[in-house]
Amino acid sequence: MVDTRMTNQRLKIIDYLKSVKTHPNAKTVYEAVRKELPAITLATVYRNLNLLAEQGEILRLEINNEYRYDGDLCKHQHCICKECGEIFDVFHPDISDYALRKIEHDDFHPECVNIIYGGTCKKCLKEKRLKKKTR
Amino acid sequence: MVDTRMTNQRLKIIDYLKSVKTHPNAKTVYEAVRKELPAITLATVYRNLNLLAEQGEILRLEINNEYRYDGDLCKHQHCICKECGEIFDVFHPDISDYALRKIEHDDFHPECVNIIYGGTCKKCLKEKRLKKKTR
DNA sequence: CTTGCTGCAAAGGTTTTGCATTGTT
DNA sequence: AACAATGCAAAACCTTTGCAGCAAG
Repeated sequence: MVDTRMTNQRLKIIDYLKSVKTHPNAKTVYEAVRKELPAITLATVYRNLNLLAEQGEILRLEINNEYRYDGDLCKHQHCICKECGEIFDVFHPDISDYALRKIEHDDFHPECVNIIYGGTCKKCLKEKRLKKKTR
Repeated sequence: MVDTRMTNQRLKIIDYLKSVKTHPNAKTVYEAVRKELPAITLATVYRNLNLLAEQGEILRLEINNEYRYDGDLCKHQHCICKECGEIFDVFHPDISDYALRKIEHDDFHPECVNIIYGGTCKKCLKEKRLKKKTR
């Protein structure tokens, strides 16, 4: 691996991502870290997020046409509500294991699986039912 | 469902997506359809792709920070090479079935699963091996 | 002291939107 | 005749990049 240095900016970005259970985009990470490091820029946040994702220290998801970052490296899956865009974690390591085991062939060498469910969350389901009644 | 009309533009976009086995982005769809409909605009292509994806006539993937479209509705998975960015199809309906069966609970109502593998393709694996030897 | 990292500013690329006009139904 | 859809142009966003100065090792 190439030589990297630990800067205050990088440290705070990691700390933040490991401390939250959400899946923030770069802007949100920026706003959060800026509270402690007012001089940090969005560009620096992006550069660090890319680097950390490449090194496997964090996960980078692609949701709603933007990158979302996840500090949780435990094998898990994501649910995305098609109504409100919210992201939820699901922990079923066996699903990822099953998926990985199934595609062992020589045309492609898989390293990881990203499993993303599309559907409707509890809150939006309730709202949908309400709308039906009032119609 | 809301009232929609079948236009020449929409028809050609659907035809194109159903005829290819690749996963083009909007620009590529635009370039292809433009050969038959020279006056069509990128905006129209985007509007139609969004509408078709919402109606479930096509799939919309998020890969390499852009939307990719897939006219194949058969249950399948995607492999993305981290080296060259190429996308490959894999057909293992049982993986999607397994994944969907596993998360039946009331907090989230899943409609579909997107399973995306990250790894290295055959071609890039060969190139990697060559690089190692010449080092 | 070397060179990786940052801040700043600008650019690049994808996707969306407002509006007058056209074309489906 | 309604109104969904289009073309055109502009805007909105997210993300990357060049460069000079700073700082980690």
